[in-house]
Amino acid sequence: MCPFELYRSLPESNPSSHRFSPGSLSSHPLFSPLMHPSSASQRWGSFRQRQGLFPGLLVDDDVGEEDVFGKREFAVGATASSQRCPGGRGQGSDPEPGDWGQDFARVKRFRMDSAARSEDEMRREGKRGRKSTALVQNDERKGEQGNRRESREGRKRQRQELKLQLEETRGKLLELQRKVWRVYGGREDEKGGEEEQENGAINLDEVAEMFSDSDDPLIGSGFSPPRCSSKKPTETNGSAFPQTSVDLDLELNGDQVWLGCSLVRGEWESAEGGQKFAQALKQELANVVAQVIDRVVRLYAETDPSAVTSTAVAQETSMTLDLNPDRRPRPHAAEQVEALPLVTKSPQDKRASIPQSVHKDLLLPQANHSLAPLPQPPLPALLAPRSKDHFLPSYPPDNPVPLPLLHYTMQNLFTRSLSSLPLHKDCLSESFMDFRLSPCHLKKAKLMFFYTRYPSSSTLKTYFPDVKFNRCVTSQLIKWFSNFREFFYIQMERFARQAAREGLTSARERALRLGRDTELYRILNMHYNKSNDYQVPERFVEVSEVALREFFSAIQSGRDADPCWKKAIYKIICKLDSPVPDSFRLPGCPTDTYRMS
DNA sequence: CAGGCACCTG
DNA sequence: CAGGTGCCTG
Repeated sequence: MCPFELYRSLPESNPSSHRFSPGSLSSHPLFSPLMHPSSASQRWGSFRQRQGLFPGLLVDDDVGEEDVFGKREFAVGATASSQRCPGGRGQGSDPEPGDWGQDFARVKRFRMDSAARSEDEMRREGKRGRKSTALVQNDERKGEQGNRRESREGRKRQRQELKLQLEETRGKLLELQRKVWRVYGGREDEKGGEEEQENGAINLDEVAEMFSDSDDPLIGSGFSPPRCSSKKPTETNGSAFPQTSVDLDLELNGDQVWLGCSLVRGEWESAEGGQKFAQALKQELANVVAQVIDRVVRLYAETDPSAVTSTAVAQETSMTLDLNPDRRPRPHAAEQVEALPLVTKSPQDKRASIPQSVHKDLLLPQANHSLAPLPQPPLPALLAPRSKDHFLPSYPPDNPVPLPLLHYTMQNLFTRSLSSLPLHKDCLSESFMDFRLSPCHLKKAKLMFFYTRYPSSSTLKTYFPDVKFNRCVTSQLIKWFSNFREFFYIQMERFARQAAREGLTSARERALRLGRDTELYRILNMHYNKSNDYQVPERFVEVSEVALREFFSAIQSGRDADPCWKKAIYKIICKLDSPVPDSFRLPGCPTDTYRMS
């Protein structure tokens, strides 16, 4: 079972449903006038031209403002009236037909105010009294050419200001597009452009057309907005943000992005709008991703109705640890020289926000050795291809999406897919995981072997207070000591037979002594005290020598012919266990006071 | 060092 | 029957 399948199957998170499709363009009132293949480009071009934001394109300076901002305003507003937001968010379910017209009205107001300022100047010159703008225009039409020239010059100044504003706004827009580009990781869609269209993604050509109205006099004037690349994504140069073009095949839930961010139409054309744009984009991305994660988590919880096991919380803690960048990485190799103390996690570490049912039966891949070695790429690597393909984007470092949560979820999904294997649930618990990844406990167990060869389970529990014991952990620890004994007895038998081969009594006696300068001692020390940072207790040397001599005696007397000849020796050795120092009762690796001093 | 198995013991 | 142990194997 591929956990990622969920991202395809979830009805509400269906990536295609988040794409802009021609049929759903009306859901995206801000983008839609920019992207509608049949009308948006023309209307956008008309809009740009008529609203006066690009005054340099007004071929005829004498075009009446009433004509530009009055009569046509309604027409444009009526056009925009088809761009409704079905979700009923933000501006309401049925936005005013004149929403787009507000932008015209704003600009118109600005220009009217400017005209009024010109009027004030004229009034100061005593040329006329208090008059409305309409009267000013009316007077202009009456042929007062001097005033008209001033008015024209005033409008020129306004146009210059607007030009500057436009330049500034364009720069900010470009910056915003860069941000969008980065948010989407400079996505090079794995799918071809054709499939993009099939899925309802924005046709880049349409976007290009939108900005590149062939009959748009802006083109070539140096005032055209950033042009969208008409190239297919595969033709773009990797993730590099194009200098003046941008792919807008965003897979956003447009309703929420554009209607839930209190961004008024047309407002993005201002600097403040740009800031809002960026903020809204971040916020909505976070929300949408969080929703998808919640759905996936919920779906998993529903599909697995069994009760939450007691190990769930423990696993949760384990996962959280893995994902917390503030914590030291967990070594994978037991050969790590310096063991890391692994202390039982406090309840505060646990993330209560995650449904517990998700965490049961989870299995870290490395915990099951019967599995074929599964690659465990970094989680971003796991996410990246998916995010390119579907809904989840690649997250920049400053993305507000809580990455640990996401990683956590993905890790859960990933590991859960392995949990169908018949393993005891104890062995899936966090304590078992922690115990097996902890070289510290192994080291401690080996050092304990210097004192006790046959520790009881209760003894182990006493000396591993930082281990959450269950059946699996206990048997694991017991198994360790079984392996320690095995190695110990093998060496004893080996050196006993070697001594038995000695012809000379003196040499034999020498071989049966286990001084700290002997080969046998070196081997034992190397095995149980590899880092040699612990003083081998004298008692262990004595016990080892007893075992060596017992083996030698049995071999020498021929008792080794008995298949069970070792059992007698085991019986002797098991009685030679000595108390483990109290320092072993502390969590972590014991410190050697002898060597410390 | 771990897994699996058989065997023993309480 | 569960737990512990040893042996074999990888």
